[in-house]
Amino acid sequence: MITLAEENYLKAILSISLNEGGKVSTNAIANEIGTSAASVSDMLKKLQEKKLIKYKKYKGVELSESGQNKAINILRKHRLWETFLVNKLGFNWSEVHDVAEQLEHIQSAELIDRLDIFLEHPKFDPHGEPIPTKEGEIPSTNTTPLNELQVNTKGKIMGVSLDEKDFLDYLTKLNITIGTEITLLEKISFDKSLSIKIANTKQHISNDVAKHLLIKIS
Amino acid sequence: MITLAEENYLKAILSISLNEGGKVSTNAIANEIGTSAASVSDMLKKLQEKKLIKYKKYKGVELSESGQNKAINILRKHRLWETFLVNKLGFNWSEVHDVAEQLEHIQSAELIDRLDIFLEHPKFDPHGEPIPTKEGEIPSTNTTPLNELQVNTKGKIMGVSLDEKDFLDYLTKLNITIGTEITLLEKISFDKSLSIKIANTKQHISNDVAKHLLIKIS
DNA sequence: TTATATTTTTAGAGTAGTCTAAAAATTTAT
DNA sequence: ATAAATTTTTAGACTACTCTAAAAATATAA
Repeated sequence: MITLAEENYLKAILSISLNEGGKVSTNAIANEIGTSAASVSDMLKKLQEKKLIKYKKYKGVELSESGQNKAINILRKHRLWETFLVNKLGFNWSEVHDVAEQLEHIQSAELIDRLDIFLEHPKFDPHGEPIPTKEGEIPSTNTTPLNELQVNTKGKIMGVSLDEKDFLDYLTKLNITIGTEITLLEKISFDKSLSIKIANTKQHISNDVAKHLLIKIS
Repeated sequence: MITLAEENYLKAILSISLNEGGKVSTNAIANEIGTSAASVSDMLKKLQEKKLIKYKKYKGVELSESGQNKAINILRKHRLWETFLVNKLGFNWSEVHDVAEQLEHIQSAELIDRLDIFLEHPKFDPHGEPIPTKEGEIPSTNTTPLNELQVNTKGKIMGVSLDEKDFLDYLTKLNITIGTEITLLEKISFDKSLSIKIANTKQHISNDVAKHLLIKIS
C-alpha cells in the first residue's frame, strides 16, 4: 500500500518533470513539497525500495513506469474532483485547489470511474488543464504560454498552468477567464511585461502572469 | 488541528455511546476500532489533553462538548457522503461504507455545506439513518428494532442500524429494503429467531438480523 | 472476604515521517 | 586545476501512532 506522503512525492516529481523535463533534483522536490532536502533524500530511498522511482544518489530522480502510472492517476483524480467542485457544487475556480488536494488521495477506482461518468467524461478541468484518461494518457492541448507569443498575435485563453488562489483571483479581476479573446499588443523588453487587449480594453500584465496563461492562436 | 486517528477515536466513542449510553470502556473502543486496549489507553490521554473527552483512569470515558460536536460532524459528513454516493453516483447501499469512511475526514466546512445543498438537505442516509444537522441535532426516528416488536405487529422498515456489506447484501437477497412492509408472525423462544411476512411471503430470520432492522409500526 | 478473573494502564520498543546540523559529493568560477 | 559555492546525503533526534508483555486496579465468585 502507498502512503499519503508517498503519493505527494510522486505527484511532485511528476509535476516538476512535466514542467521541466529530464531528471528531477532533490532540491526541486523539497521546494515543491515545502520540506527539507534531507527529508526528500530519506523519502527517495523508500520510493526506490518500492520501485516507484529510478534514483541514483546525487544524480537526480525520475518516475518508474509504475510510479508514473500512480502519479498520473492522482493528477486525474485531482482534476476530476476540481471539475466536480466547480461544475456541480458551484465553487469558484480559485477555491477548489486545497479541497482537491485532499480528495485526490481517496482510494477507490470505482469511485473515480463513477465520478467520471457523472461529470460526463470531461476532457479539461475548470482551469483548462487536461484530465488524464483512465489509461494514463494526458491529452495535449496545443496551446502556447502568452509570453511566448509574437506581438500582434490574436488568440483565445484555453487554460492556466498555475492553480493558486491569489493568481486566479487576480485573473478574475482582470476579466480574464477561460474562453477570453486576447491580443498581444506589445512586449516591454526591460521587464518582459506585456500590453494586451481584452474586450477592447488595453491592459498591462507582468511576465510572471503571462507565462501561466495558455493561448490558442486564432 | 485534529488528526485522522483522533477523529476515528471520537467517532468510535460516539458510536458506542449512541448504542449503549453511559460511560464507554477502553475495551469497547479497542474492539470498535480494531486495535489493542494499550493503544486506546495511550490515545485517551491525548484526547483528554486536548479536552475532547472526559476521562478518569479505570473509570471509562465520555465525550466533552467540543468532542461531541466534532464526532457528530464526522457522522454528518459520513452520512452525507453515503447519500451522495448512492443518489448521485449510483452505488449500491452495501458498497458505500468504506469510501465514506475516507471521505468523512476531508476538512472543509464549505464543501459539506455545498454538498448538503446539492443533495437538497437530505434528512436520512441510504440506510435510513438520520443525518445530523449542521447545528449537531440528530433527528430522532421513532422506530423500534424488529426483535422488540410484539407478535402480529405490522410495520414498515425505515432503516438499518448496521452498515456492513454482508448484512446489506443479505437483506437485498431477502427482498428487504427501506420502505418494505413487514409483519412479525412468530418469535421462537429457543434461539430468538423470527418468522416474518414480506410481500405475502413467509420468511425466517435470526435475532442478529432482526435487531438491526428499524421498524415504524403502522 | 479473600482468591480469581477481567480490565486497564504502564513500560519499552518499532515504524513512518519530519527536523537541524554536519559531512560528502558535485558544480561553478577563477 | 584548484578553490569556493552549492547540492545532496548521512547522523541523530523528535512526534504520532502502533505493538506486546507485564504490572496495577477493578470486578466477580466461592
